[in-house]
Amino acid sequence: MNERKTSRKERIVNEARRLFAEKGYVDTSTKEIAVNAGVSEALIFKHFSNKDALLSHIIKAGYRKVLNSQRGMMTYTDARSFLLNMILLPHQLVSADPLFWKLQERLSHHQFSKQQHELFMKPVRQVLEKAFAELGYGNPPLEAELLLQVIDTLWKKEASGELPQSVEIARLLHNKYKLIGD
Amino acid sequence: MNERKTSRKERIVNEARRLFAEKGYVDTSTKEIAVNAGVSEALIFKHFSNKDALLSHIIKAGYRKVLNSQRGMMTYTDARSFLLNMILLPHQLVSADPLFWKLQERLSHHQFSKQQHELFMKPVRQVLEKAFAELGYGNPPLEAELLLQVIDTLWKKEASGELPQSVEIARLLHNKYKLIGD
Amino acid sequence: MNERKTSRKERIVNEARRLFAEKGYVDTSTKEIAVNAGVSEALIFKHFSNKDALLSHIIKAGYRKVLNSQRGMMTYTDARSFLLNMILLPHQLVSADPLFWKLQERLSHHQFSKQQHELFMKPVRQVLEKAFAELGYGNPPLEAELLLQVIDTLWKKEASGELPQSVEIARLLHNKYKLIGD
Amino acid sequence: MNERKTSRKERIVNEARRLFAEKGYVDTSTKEIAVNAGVSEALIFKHFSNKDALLSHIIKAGYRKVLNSQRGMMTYTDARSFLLNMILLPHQLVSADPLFWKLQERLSHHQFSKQQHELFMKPVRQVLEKAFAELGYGNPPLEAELLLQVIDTLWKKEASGELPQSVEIARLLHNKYKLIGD
DNA sequence: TATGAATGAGGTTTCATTCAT
DNA sequence: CATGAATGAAACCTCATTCAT
Repeated sequence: MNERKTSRKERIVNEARRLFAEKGYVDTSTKEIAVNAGVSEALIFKHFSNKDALLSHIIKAGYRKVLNSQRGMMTYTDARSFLLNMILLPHQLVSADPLFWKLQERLSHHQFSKQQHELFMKPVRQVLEKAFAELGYGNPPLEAELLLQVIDTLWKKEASGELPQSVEIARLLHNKYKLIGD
Repeated sequence: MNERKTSRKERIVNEARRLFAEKGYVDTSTKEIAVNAGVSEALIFKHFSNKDALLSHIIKAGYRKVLNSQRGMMTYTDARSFLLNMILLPHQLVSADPLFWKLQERLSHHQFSKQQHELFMKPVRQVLEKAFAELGYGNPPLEAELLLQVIDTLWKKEASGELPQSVEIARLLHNKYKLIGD
Repeated sequence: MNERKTSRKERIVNEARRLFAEKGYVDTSTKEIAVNAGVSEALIFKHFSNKDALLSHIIKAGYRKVLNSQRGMMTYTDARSFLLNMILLPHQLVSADPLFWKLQERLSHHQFSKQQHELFMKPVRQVLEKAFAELGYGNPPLEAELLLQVIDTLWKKEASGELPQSVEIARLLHNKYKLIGD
Repeated sequence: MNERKTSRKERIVNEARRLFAEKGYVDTSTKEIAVNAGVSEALIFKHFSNKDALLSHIIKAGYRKVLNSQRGMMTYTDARSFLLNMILLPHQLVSADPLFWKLQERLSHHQFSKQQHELFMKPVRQVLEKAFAELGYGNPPLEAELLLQVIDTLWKKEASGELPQSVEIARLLHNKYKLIGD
């Protein structure tokens, strides 16, 4: 069984992920990744044609994993519970893979990262609008936009460790949206 | 009168501001700044000991200007109008100096920038808590935190040009906080 | 019968020949050869100790083939017909194996290539001198040298595709040497 | 008087010229040039945007110098003396700047080098054709082509030091073309 | 025979910064 | 105040070659 051994490629990816997340993409040299992964610098370029390709791989892999694990959350059963899910989403995501979301937060200006995130988020907006409409809100698109902004802030702050009260905030939010009997 | 002539130092600062904001700090070389400012690269280092010192100067100057122009907004008259002011703050700030806030948005991981921003924002949190308390909200600190997060998102998105509906969002927000009509 | 199947080694040699000829030795990487030959890069080094050894093999094989097929041309019957043969030689050679001579042309500074070519050409010079002597030319060694230079140019230019008039040139040459009609 | 001091830029160019000519462009590293010129590697890139730009500069400068010094030779007075001049040209050129022509000889596959050489040689062909026509040769264009080939060989061989008899060859040639009373 | 995984050495280029003038 | 000339350090990347399987 080769379960225990992390392949060199995996080690490269893991260290790159960590370093990119902690120090940023530009401030992490390929040399540094290599040393931390305990491999030669050249090996990085055998596995990934570019430093950029390595980053892209990490991003893609991250969203793939997220999509697999979040299928339940993203499905619509009824308006209230969908809103609730969306409010809980940031905490869920970041808990499941803190490093990845820390990385995402740092990549706010990276073309490919933004694009992948939008792809991931696009379906949410539409369903949010529908949910707000069903619940009789006056301006569903604008309500959706606002909530999306809030969600966006929440995962970013939580990922960067600057929001310890994230759970309380979520509770406050679903009070505001009257998502529970109260 | 030296009103007409921008000094070389000013030109350096202006171009650096612009380039840092548009392409990012690391992706802007001192050479590039010099060329755009029409001065020699060496002159940058006569005026600022470091590339980093140049950035710090820009940040400091930016907040100094902001503080001067926003004194009115930040003062507390009554709870409702303070909340209103805070909701309008992002749009106000970004309108007054779009480039600076775009720069700030890019610098979310720069030590000094964060620190200056916190300094600028610290008083707001306290007054917000007081306001929410006066208005009888259940958990004033948490309400303050949430609103601060929203404000934070708003100026960032607006500064990066990704939130055309900022005014509508603000209106929606002050409806939610019943700042009008009630 | 193993006629139909080109062995992996042959494929390596063939692709190397082609690539070296078309892009030059230094500008062709072993990786490139391997990919084009559809084999692993490592296999190249199982068959040839060096990239340089691979080149040497190609050169040696090339001259071996040339020697076999040109035996007729190089034999001396009489002075006139030998001169004629030499004048026709460049076109003959290049027609028989264009790629190889293109490669040779590119290798004008490669030690081993030069040496092999000289080995191949050395006998010619002596016979040429003899022929010019027989024909009563004033300075046979110099005449031989001049004709060798011309021959050298002709195959190089023809191999690199820069001399479409090669046949006419040959005709002109044997007129000059009065190899016909006179 | 700053006549005695070769500027660092000149030293870079000179060493590059020498090394490119002696070992070839690809086989000369910028580090090597820097060390030989006694400057930092970075300085090369302050003066020339590329390694390739450095080469181009050398080529351009070389032809500029050649053109200036060869104006006399290239002018047409009468057919015979023009032919004579052309036959002497290789020796003339190489004597005046051996290193440059050695370099040119090595660059036979370099795009820009070839182009510059063609530019330099283009006028010659036309005049050669005219000269051969005047002298009553049967096929002037072909005669011109042949002589150009010979000229091409001569400077290449002479530049690479492989043709000690160049002067004798030239004499032989102008006998053949009956450029002298005999 | 054949390969995938791995690497050391080296290549070109960029950058912030210094210094003599 | 202002610059042109210069550099050390480091960045990303390529290449021929080795080795265990």
